[in-house]
Amino acid sequence: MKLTESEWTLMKCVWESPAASVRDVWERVAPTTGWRYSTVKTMLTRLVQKGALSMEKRANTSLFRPLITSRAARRSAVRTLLDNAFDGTFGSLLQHMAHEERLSAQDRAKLAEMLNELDRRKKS
Amino acid sequence: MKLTESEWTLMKCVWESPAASVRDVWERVAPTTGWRYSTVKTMLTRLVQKGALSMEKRANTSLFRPLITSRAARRSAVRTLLDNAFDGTFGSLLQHMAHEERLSAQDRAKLAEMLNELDRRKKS
DNA sequence: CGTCTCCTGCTACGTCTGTAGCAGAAAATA
DNA sequence: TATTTTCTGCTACAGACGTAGCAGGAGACG
Repeated sequence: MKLTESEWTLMKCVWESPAASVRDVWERVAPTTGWRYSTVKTMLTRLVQKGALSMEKRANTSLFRPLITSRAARRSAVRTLLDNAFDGTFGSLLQHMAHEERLSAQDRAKLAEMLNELDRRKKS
Repeated sequence: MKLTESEWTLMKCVWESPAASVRDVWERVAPTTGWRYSTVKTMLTRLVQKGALSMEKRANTSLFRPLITSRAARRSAVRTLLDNAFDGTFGSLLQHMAHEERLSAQDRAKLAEMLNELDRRKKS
């Protein structure tokens, strides 16, 4: 299940409060996104079509519930990143992170250690 | 600089052999993607418009060169993943990886150690 | 019961992406 | 030089995505 940036925003809401109405979600995302009610509505509907959410009518209001877990979605996102931007392996992502300046020297050392271990295992 | 899946495929080619012609790239990606020559051409042109590649005419043939490094592109991709699927921090990505079944027990232990360290630093 | 709200279903439309074809210029080749 | 090959520039078009409006039905409230 691949999600777009906007879809992640909505899914996060629904994961936090399962059985959310359009209004629930809208009230939470509008302040930061500026999206209109109908925009949120459309996107939620598309997420239903996509199989990421279920929609159930309660009286005249639809309630949305997640059909996929955030873990599964995350796993898929990491997988995609690995395939697109790296060589498909965790190792190369770790490699990259080890070179990120944003990490402290200690973090880098830890990552380097992990990488060595992966290397050893791969070679044997 | 955000790249789509197809764009990553092409960029990888150009990074490996800077100053590539459409044909060079096409010959390398066609076997796995099945894309036509003109498809590759169009996408390379779009990457130029996007600022990811430069295009220089040599005789009647255009040569493409990367304007962004693969490291920068990767950094950006990781950043995007972090922002979309996690809470924007490396820590939560590491957290996720620590729970991935695909990692060995040793890997998990290492990651857990890293996470503890990050926690400690954050709290102090 | 009439009116005001709110919700849904449907429609719209510009942009980006994937995927490509075609015509004409330039180069290679016979 | 005549012909074949190869490039480029331009155009196309369907599907996904971002963003939203509108009309009409269902509840809420006076």
